[in-house]
Amino acid sequence: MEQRRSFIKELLQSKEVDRDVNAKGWVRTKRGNKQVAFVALNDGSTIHNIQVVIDVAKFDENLIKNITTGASLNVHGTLVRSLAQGQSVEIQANKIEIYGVADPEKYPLQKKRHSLEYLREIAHLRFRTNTFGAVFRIRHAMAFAIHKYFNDKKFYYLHTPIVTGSDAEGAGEMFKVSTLDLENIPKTEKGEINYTEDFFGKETNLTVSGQLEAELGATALSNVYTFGPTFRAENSNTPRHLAEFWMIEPEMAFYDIHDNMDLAEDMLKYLIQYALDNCMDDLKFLENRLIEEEKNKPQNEKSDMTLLEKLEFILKDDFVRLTYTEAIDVLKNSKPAKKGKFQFPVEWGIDLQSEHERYLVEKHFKKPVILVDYPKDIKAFYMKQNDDGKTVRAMDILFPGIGEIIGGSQREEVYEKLAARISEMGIPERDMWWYLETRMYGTVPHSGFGLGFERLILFVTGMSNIRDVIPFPRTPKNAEF
RNA sequence: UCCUCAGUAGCUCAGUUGGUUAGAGCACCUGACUGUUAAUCAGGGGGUCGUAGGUUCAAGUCCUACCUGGGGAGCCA
Repeated sequence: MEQRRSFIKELLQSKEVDRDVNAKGWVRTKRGNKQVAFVALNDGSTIHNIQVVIDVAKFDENLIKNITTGASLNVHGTLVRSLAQGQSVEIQANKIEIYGVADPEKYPLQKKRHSLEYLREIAHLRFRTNTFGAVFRIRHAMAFAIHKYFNDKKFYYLHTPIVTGSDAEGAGEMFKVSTLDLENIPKTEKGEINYTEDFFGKETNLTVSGQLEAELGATALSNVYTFGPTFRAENSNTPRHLAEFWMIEPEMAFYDIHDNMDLAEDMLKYLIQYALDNCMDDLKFLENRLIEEEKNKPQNEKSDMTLLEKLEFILKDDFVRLTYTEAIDVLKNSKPAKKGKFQFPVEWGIDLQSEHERYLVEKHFKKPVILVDYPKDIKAFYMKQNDDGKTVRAMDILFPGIGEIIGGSQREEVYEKLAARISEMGIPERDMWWYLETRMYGTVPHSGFGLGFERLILFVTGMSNIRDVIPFPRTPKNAEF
């Protein structure tokens, strides 16, 4: 009877040798001589390859010739203890079938290391590299852990709409959704676009946040979270921004800002612990990769911690919590401020710049920082207004190297205050009637936050460009694949 | 969008004050080698120097515009 296919991960861990096995996967390298060939085979189940040993005399010459880097194989053989160092077990091949060859003169991936920029241009094949295999296995583990975390905490996963009719979030430029003929757009008598003829009969956009809808769910289900794609049509060209990214947005009834911060910190620590418990092989590979990369860097650019040390470090202590006002004081009394080193001067009321956030997180506190109680003028309309009349119950969590990883707030639950803020900020009330009604009927104090999924993955993997932690990045002028 | 650096072989890069036939490592192909680990050793093929224009007797090298990519900034997650 035909042996059933095993994942390479299981074979490598197997203590049971001298048995028939079947492995399927893609060739990473082939080495050898006239008598014996060694093929490193990978099937994505683990970063490690299994070594397939081929007694050349037993196989067709053409078959051996066609086993090149990138080719896909079906290997039947005996799992045996390895005679050489480097691996504990290997497959002594009895039968090999080539599913698909990979012309070695054209195959874009080599056994040697490629730059991440080059691999980005061949995103359809970059999964086949060690680095991206590790990154996307970790990405999966983090997505799974998020659902597990919230499920264990009795949160409900709520699917908020991708297409939205309101443009009130103010979270950035939106992508328009329309079936109107762009060559012949229907106009009203006033000469404006006639959206009543459009698919939804009104102007619609891709979502920039599921928060407002999640709030609606929380006012009945208590604790909900969303986890879905989010779209921002900003012309952002940085290693931290995408036009299409994934966001986790929990929303909790009866949570104040402190409960909110507790949850956010607990969740981040849970996720990092989950990665350490479940992705050690991949993390170790990425750590070594970073160490290799840093060898070529000047001393002052080298990080003082390895990837694993960085992850452990986050778990060790409580995050630092302080108010925006306290943070401004820290910054004003800082060395760079006194020496005039900040490009943007520090003054109460400003939005903190990257350089300020970096100073707080990387120089002053040297650990994650949660800032609360921001000036209301630099924050969104829905945030809970403090009694001082100047600040709102907003919180941002800042991570070393990443910057803002979470942004959230307690929400304004008092109808009059919320309505006043909406009109103050010039948001059309007709778009917000449903949101306001939750404050009219059985309103409750509630809170929530948004976690940028890719920014979490950046931190956990130690990668430095957000385009390398999402399979198919969408950025200005780039929607290939 | 702004600032800045870069674009030379399949990949990573070198190429002097402008000067004759543009180089290296790796990859690939051929050969050698009875257990390799980024295998090793010998040989071979491979280039519209990002694109378009300009300066010059002469441009990979200088100038202009555009395209693409990296880093920084803004917007944010």
